[in-house]
Amino acid sequence: MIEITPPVRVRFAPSPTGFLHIGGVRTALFNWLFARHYGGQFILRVEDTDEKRYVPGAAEDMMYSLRWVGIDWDEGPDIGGPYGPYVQTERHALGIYQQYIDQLLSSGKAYKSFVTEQELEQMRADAAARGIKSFRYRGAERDWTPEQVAAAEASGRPYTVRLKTPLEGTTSFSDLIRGGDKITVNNSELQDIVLVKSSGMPLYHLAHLIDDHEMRVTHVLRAEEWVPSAPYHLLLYQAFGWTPPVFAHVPAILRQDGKGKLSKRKDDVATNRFWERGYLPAAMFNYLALQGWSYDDHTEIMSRDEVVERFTIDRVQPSPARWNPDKLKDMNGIYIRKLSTAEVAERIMPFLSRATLIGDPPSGSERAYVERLIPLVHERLEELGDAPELLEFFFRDVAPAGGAGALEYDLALLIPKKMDAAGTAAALAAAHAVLSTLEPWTEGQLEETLRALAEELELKPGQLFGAIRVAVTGRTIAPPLFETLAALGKDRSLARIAAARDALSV
RNA sequence: GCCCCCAUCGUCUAGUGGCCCAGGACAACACCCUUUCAAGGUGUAGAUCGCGGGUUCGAAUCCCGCUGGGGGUACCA
Repeated sequence: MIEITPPVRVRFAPSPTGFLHIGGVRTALFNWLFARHYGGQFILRVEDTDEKRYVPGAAEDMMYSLRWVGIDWDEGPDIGGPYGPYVQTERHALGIYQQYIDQLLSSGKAYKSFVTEQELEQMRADAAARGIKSFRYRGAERDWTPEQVAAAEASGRPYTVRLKTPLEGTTSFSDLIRGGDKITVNNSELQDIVLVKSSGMPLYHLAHLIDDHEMRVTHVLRAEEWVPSAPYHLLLYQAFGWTPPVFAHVPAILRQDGKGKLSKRKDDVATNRFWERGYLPAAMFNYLALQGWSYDDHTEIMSRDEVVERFTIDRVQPSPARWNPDKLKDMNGIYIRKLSTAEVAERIMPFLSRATLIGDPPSGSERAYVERLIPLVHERLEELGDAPELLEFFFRDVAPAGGAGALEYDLALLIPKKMDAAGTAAALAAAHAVLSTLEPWTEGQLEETLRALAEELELKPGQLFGAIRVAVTGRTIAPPLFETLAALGKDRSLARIAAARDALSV
């Protein structure tokens, strides 16, 4: 059992380079869960030190995604907090990082490096040409005298600030998730990483660490791809004389085919794609919580509060999970089925509006009609976005191919197994006749009448009902027939049956 | 190449030395229910716990090696 001692302050610090994919949401979620379970604070910070990859609006988009799954923050760019600002470029503009850079430089823990990117590139190429396996840059400037540095600076040459990493010895750190032994690397494997670009902008390694320190972050839960750079961070904490936070590297979420981690380009995993398709936040929350964490050997469906109560870091496992959209979809279906009719109607309306099946906003009668239709499709929905397709025939005309309907269907679909066109036409004619005098037009009456008719015609119920289903919906797979007829109304039902009968009779 | 991390059914996982010839869920398949499709119910199949060595009376569980997968190796994060 891992003891977590308060205070607990964690953060999620995305880089605004595009949309947030579900892997990022999962990392954020574990941080949030950790903070909520152990009674700490969850901080959101924007790490936008990479000017080249910066995408305007991405930070806002990410915040929207986070809130959508139900992750809120105690301190952040939009709400502020005691250690703001929470955007790195703003902090840089305020000069927050400079004093720390000076401190590193004057204590000899870092040095100014005057090699250019081009020179570096050349050195790498040369090294590769000579068959050198790994190129680790440690500049000659690390041993320069103050005079040499001053001279280079006086000539106006741009420089970066690099960490002066030890040549010998080892650096190690422990990890809450990768328990057991510490992770240790030989310092000889390290290189003098760049801390500050020639533009004066600090890089992630430096900026995040200063921010974490100033923001009193106690536990760093981040994706496992950061494990290799953790030694640099340890060295930096040592250089500053600060106590490092506790680390916990959460497992990655791999692509569905297992070939590599999720990629924004290759995989359809942008968080917004999920609300666009009609996923419920609760389902996404529940699914993501189970990617790398579990409660026991059988509990899967859990509310937000239950997960918060049960989430402990020792049940987070170190091995990577694989993106499994089928499982998410199944869970989404479970959560949709838990919703009331009114709730489903409310959530489905925007999809129907977008498909121009109803107005935007819907009229009062449209709203009422949609609510009337929900029970027919409620348990058949796995994605709310499927609703327009499932309900389309209630809003558009349906007719056999060649007819006048907006939704046309193949005549052959009309003919049930072991029947022919003439027989089907006769059955539909009989159905039309008996239904045209039916009062009241209710589900119960419809069922009673049509069952009696099937018996009278010596047809199996499925044969008769199948033909009527296609006539009325234009498809073989549809909601239950009697409910459909009742919801569609007498006039429209009869007109469609007549059209089918006539088409088959020609 | 080098460094680091990881390793239980196709997938997500339970399992921390005997309760496991390995449990649950998704997916698959079959049957039941049934007017189609779902939902629901029942069941089947699917993992010699990656491989090989140890330690132990006893190992999926501990140790070592190998293999495989992933990640890192930027003036990206």
